[in-house]
Amino acid sequence: MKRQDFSQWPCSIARVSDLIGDGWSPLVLRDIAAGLCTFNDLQTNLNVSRNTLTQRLNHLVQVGMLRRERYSEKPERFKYLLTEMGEEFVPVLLTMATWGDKWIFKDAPPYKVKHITCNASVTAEVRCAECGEIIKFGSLNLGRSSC
Amino acid sequence: MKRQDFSQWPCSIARVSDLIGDGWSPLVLRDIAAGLCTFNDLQTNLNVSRNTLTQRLNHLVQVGMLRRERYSEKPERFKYLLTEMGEEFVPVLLTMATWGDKWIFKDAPPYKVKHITCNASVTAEVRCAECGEIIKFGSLNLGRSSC
DNA sequence: CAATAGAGTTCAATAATGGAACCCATTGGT
DNA sequence: ACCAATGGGTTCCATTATTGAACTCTATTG
Repeated sequence: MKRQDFSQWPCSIARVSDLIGDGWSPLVLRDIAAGLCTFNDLQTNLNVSRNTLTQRLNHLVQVGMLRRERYSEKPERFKYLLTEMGEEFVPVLLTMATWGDKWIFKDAPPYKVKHITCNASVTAEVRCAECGEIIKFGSLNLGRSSC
Repeated sequence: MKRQDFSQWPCSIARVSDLIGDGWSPLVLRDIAAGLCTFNDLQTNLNVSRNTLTQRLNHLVQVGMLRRERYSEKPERFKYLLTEMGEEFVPVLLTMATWGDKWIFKDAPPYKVKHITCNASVTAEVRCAECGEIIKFGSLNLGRSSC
């Protein structure tokens, strides 16, 4: 009667769900990407129970998205940073944010991320690496279709 | 002591977390996108408890990502379909899948989605809508940085 | 020498999940 | 006519997970 384990499913979406398929993980990653990095900063910013935060951080470290680094020896102090795996997940978060801006906030999207390269607020587009087209649901073949 | 409610947070990632921030919702959406649409098909394919599936489906319908359509009158039968909001979330799922293919499956990525337009297996790229560049963590300004 | 800060633990009380069994209206088979 | 099967859920109970508050421990500061 344990919580279902997706970590062995032969599907990347299931495996990703296994890593960040809970309410807090995406927010923890967002905060760390934004530069919050200590346990207490994360805890107060997210207002998550310290208990749960501990578990999420440990899990994300364990799966390789974060690393825990000691930044002070004498009073032992740590910070959490994104690994390369974690950094590459940030664009995925941005596609979520862009989708949310459109479908949840509609006319009043909240704070924005800046693209340093072009100095614009980021709107993320999902394109096919092969042909460069914007990916739309209608142009995909996702497998069996029974209806 | 209720589970935290992200639905009013001023952040799209939090709001999205509120909609699909659990283990099952992304998989339900994936299956429906792939053409599975009845309660029983979803239940047996995902091996989720019917209980939980009912809640997920109701929630996704309620927030507008799915709609429940009657396809038979006499024996009342229903199917679940993506709304436009739901369809536009599919590319977000694909960015997750592409990331998962790279970082979780590494050398042996699982089944693939076809891009009808170019006939390739989809590899999703996240680009800035403004300048067209591929978005990389290093070229983003995500807000306060304290470390 | 007491107060604070960082980084967690521990504990008890609520929620959420998982499994299995049950319901109800039709159909299909014998 | 009777019985099982199908689709689409409910209900109930046993486990897990999450929450909030309080508590540790070490080290630094006033």
